[in-house]
Amino acid sequence: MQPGCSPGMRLFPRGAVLAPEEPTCFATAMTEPTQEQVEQLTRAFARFTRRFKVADAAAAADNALNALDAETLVFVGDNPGCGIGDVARYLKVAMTTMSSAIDRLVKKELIERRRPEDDRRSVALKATAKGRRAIQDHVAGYRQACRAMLRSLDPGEQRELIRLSEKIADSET
Amino acid sequence: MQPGCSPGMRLFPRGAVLAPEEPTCFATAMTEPTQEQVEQLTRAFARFTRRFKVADAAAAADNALNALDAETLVFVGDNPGCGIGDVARYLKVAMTTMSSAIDRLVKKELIERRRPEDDRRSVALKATAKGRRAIQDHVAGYRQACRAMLRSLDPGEQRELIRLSEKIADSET
DNA sequence: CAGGATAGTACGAAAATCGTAATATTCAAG
DNA sequence: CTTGAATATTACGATTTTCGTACTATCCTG
Repeated sequence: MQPGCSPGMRLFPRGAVLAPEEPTCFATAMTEPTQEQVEQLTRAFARFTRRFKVADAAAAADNALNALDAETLVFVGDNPGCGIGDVARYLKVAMTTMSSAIDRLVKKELIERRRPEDDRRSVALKATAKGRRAIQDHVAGYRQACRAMLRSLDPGEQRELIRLSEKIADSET
Repeated sequence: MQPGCSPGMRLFPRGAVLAPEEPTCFATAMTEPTQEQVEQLTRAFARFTRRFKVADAAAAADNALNALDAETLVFVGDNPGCGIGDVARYLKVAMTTMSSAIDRLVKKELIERRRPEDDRRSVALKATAKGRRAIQDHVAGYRQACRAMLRSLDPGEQRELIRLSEKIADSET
């Protein structure tokens, strides 16, 4: 996702929801994990998720942004020039809900609306300087959690965790 | 956290919030990760989190449980006999908010209240059979996401990811 | 230009969260 | 035993958030 997405080009087309498919048993090149392995990872990740939430709560206490507004702000920061529909589709909320969220963020001077000349139906969203600072604060919570994770590993394991995380994140499906 | 927590013993005492401490530079046995490593992991985990959210949304569409109610149900399922205050402290919401959430879940017959004889101020919560089924469905979404993660790795990497995840989850701090 | 599609907003209803106050119960002195 | 503080929860009302429907404005296509 490059910054400065051109308006008119849709970031998240309507049908692009990644549907979780059932574990059908067709043979692939990769080895299917065992049920026990899946359970182990599920349990471990539940604790990760909880730790992330703590970071979220701490960040929210600072600038009084609710979860949707914070996620919206981060998305707009990553995708300057995007429209309200783009954010709504990405975060899977109703268009009107996103419109309200944008209202709140504009009122707090964290993002700004602009009418592009080439398509005057849409609005182009952009984080303000104040908004970018707020994003930094918000992301800092996540970064803190990630740092804590890495701290409990020794150097070789740290590198390995990063490598595996990127491999998973970059994999299709 | 053992199942069947005895009432009167508090699961989450008031002061027990794990405060995220600043990255002060005191020397430890473990190697402090570099800023770049932290950033890499943060980026990768942002995508993990998003994938988990998709699973959440899919599960929510089925039985029409909002995020708080779902988390509440899972917690009660893991901690039968717990009280409303326990859940409220764990999920960091106001007592009255949790009371409302419990109301909704009781109305849907997913959990049940009971007045323990030894402390008749409190209520003991427990998931019903229907509730346990709903938990299974909810957890299945998470499991599905974990399975997808493991699928993009080869067998050795799968084992290593599980090992590292457990090491981090089991580490103090 | 007409008709339809697209992007967003206005408005009102429904739902959720939360703070304050009230109720019921337990506990600890005196 | 009684009084008063502490604890666990609920009742109630205010505020905020989400969302569906209807509406406006603009673009596109023939």
